Amino acid sequence: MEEEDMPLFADATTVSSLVQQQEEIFPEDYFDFDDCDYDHNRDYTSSYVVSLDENGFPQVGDEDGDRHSNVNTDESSAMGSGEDGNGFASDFYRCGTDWSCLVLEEGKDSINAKRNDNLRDQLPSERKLKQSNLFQMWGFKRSDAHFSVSTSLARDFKSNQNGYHEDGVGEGYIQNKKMKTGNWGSITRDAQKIIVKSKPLYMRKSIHDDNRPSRACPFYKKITGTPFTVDAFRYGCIEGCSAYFLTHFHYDHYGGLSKGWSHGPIYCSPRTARLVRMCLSVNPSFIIPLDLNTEHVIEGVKVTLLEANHCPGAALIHFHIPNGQCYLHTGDFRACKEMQGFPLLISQRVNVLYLDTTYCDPKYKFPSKEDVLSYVVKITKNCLKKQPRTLVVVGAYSIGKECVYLAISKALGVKIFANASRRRTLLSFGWPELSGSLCTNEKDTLLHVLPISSLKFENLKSYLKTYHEQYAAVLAFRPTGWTYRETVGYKLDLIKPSSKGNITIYGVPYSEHSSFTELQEFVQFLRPQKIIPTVNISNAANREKMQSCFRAWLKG
DNA sequence: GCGATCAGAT
DNA sequence: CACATCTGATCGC
Repeated sequence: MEEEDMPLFADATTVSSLVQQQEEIFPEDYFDFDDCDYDHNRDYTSSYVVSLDENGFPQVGDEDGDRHSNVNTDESSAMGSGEDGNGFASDFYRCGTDWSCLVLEEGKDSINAKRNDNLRDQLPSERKLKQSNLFQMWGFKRSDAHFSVSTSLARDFKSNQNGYHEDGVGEGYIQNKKMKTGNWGSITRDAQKIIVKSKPLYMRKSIHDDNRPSRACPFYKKITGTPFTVDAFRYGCIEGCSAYFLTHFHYDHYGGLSKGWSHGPIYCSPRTARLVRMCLSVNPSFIIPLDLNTEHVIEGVKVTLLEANHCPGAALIHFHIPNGQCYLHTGDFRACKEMQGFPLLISQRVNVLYLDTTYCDPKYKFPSKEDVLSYVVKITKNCLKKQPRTLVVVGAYSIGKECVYLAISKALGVKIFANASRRRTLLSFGWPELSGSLCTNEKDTLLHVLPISSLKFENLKSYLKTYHEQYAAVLAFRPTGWTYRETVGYKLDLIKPSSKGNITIYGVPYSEHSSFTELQEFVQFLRPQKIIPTVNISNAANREKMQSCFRAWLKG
């Protein structure tokens, strides 16, 4: 009924003017590997830094990468507002001042240069770097009311005055009751509760920081030179954004999507599209599935989704914009050898790489998925030999880690039990091997999938109790890169499970993000001109560390 | 009562 | 730290 009234696309005037601006402006940001003239001792910030905070640039507390709900505000508060040059915004300015690599130049990139001869000829030979409009370009809003009053901005500003949106549309978290409780696997919970009183509303930070917009879309979620954003649903209507891309169906990426979504079309893989419709009840007319490995032209930009080797439906997004530039957004991914065979990544150089840097630290050199899977199978078999009456539990979030329980299922020839809600999700993948291995009755198999958060001794003890006639012990796996310990390294046999009575829990370094080594290989294969990290960026020291990694990888 | 939207916890 | 949520509180409708 309301479907017809809903605007599918953002205001066309805004979009075209923004695109035009972006064609004229080349922003500064991260280190340009082709122009190694960055001087660490020079103060690049002096001309801008004074106004940064006053202008509502994202502070550490606001601009949180993809997954930092707990934020470190020390940086800004202890060091004073921005004059130290340590805030996100000043770092943004400081880390390399030249985006000129985005202008096509003679001999700079032979592959792209050849392809783009025609386009390049149309470009003016000299481009002025305009900085005055950067605020607008990246979507940073001023906190005073001086900026122009388009409807959406006015609304954002109004609602941000007190940190809450007054129209209540479009910015919701996905936390309705149905999704929340036992959706993907339930476990009997003890009645014990620790009651923590929340601060009264009037004491909350967002209210006191009333002169600062609390949620502007951070620059690294915007694809420069396009009206596109990636995984940016928690910011309401983003000015100048007419296409919202979703890399995969994990909460920290789709957060903000709900059935009231009306800010623009959502582009994603067919699997992700199905989940967005099924689980979030987003109006289907906003959801546009794009087949993988297929070129789609969206607002003049060639867009191709590639397998990301993360969770089912996860995609890398490749953008080829009309001036010949190529950008790759990895979303969350685990880099692997097969990616070096993707024709799109071979045929053209990627100019800007938006990179999942979750484990971009030399300490994360964890084993391959395959090694972890054989290890899990080995442990399971040993355990069952010693105690045949063992219930095997694999922890998982919403989606992802399917291969862990599938490997056990295959090796032992047993079915997989997951509760109805998780089953529905898993069946939606259209993955025959997985679908065929599921069972509906929990008594029919010794292999169960539970929410990873429920893998605690107390929980598992009571879970085992409900099956006491069948089982005498529990063997549980929590498969996450986060369990990785340097002392273990590649030697999985050094893993020490934690045990309590007849409950044994193994933390296994099964990661769906790239290890440090895999990141390095991927970056060295791509040789991008610029890298914009998208994870672990709320801390200046971290950012600096990562950039120096990139520099080292791309030397020579 | 329910959805939206925070803060805080794991 | 935070892999990706999960939980509880409050407010508006």
